[in-house]
Amino acid sequence: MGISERREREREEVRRKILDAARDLFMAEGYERVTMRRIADAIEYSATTIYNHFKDKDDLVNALCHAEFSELLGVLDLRAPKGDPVDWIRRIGGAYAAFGLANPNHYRFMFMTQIRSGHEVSEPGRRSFELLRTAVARAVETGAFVKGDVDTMSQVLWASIHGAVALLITYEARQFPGAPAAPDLLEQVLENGLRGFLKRKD
Amino acid sequence: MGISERREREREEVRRKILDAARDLFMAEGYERVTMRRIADAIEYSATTIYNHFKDKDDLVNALCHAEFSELLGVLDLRAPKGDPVDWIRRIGGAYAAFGLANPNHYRFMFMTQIRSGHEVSEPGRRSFELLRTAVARAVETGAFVKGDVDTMSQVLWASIHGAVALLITYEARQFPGAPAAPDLLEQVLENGLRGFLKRKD
DNA sequence: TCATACACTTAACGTCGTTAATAGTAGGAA
DNA sequence: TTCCTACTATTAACGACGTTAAGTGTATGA
Repeated sequence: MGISERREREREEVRRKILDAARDLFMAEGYERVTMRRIADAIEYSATTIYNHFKDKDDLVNALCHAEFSELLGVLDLRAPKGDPVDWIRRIGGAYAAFGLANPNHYRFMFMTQIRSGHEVSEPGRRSFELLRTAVARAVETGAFVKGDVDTMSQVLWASIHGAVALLITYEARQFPGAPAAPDLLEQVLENGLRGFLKRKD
Repeated sequence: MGISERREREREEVRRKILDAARDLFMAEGYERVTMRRIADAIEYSATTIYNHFKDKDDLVNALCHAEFSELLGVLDLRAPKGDPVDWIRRIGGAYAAFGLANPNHYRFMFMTQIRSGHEVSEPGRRSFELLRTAVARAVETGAFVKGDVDTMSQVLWASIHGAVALLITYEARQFPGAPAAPDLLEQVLENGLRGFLKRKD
């Protein structure tokens, strides 16, 4: 009864082709420029075939971003907890921001686009936040951070980093209002956010 | 020779109608849902008439946002410099964030959408950053803030506030990854950003 | 009285996401 | 072998979009 397995494999193969073609277009040109017809052209299928594998365009792009962001999560989970929890937060924030800068279209779709009603917030998004939350909790436990609501503190740090990433992928350095973006803006934002929570050493 | 003046007035009148109708749709339903045809229907003109007054859809929405954000700037400029510069920053940040929450579609278009190449960054955007920059410079001068690059410090504060606003208008409170958004997230982000720059009082 | 300038309209083009109807094909049952 | 069933993929089309081309009508100034 290997037939249904082969069928499944063939189906997966087409799905993979669609995702690969879509990802190429998406990374190079962004959400609006990825069209069902262009994807279809690239893989030499008709556009309607895509609907055999994905509910609609959003579903396809969602699958795309989910897969990519999950890879980041894998990386994050590996270099885990031991040592200074504040350094751990630095690594999480740095990796998160690096993902955003390297994949601006993914980042934009996942974190800067309103969730269509009915859709849940993405699982990887939730998991990455929980990772940060764990690190912040550790920093509070060890006394590196002042006492405070861990959820709120995590959100504050996340919002700060998110703001820097969002600005950097929205404006080119020279387009920044007022002055070109500081080359180390990300690091500065992260450090300033941490500094606000660090317990004074004296 | 009042004729050309009257003509000009009539022209302005139509332009104003277009902007009003577009703003209603834009505020209620966002960029993509504002269509040239719906605007035209609302004011009982044909869609092509809009092109007599605006180069294209982007030009129209730009004019829209520019006008609205300029009002915020007016408010900001009034309650100006005297007193604690850190409090001044608080007021600027608070007003900026309030504008974003009250006008999420404006905010999204102005600060979360890539600038079409050729377009400049908006004048009001630049002016509001420079206002913040002035306040930060004052805080450094008076010794409330630690010494540092004023441009970078301003960008750090801007990025932090922007991140909070962006998250709040992208996710509903209950959609926040991990935990519902803290009700005072904006204030917490701003205060934490300031705390990172405050000179220790001892 | 006529030509010009201008606001405005209708019709159309090319694009998009998406759906309906249909064809083709491979597998299992008789 | 012959027929039915499932399923994949295709063609054609729908309605909507931003935008442009071509043409109409009207008030102005000569």
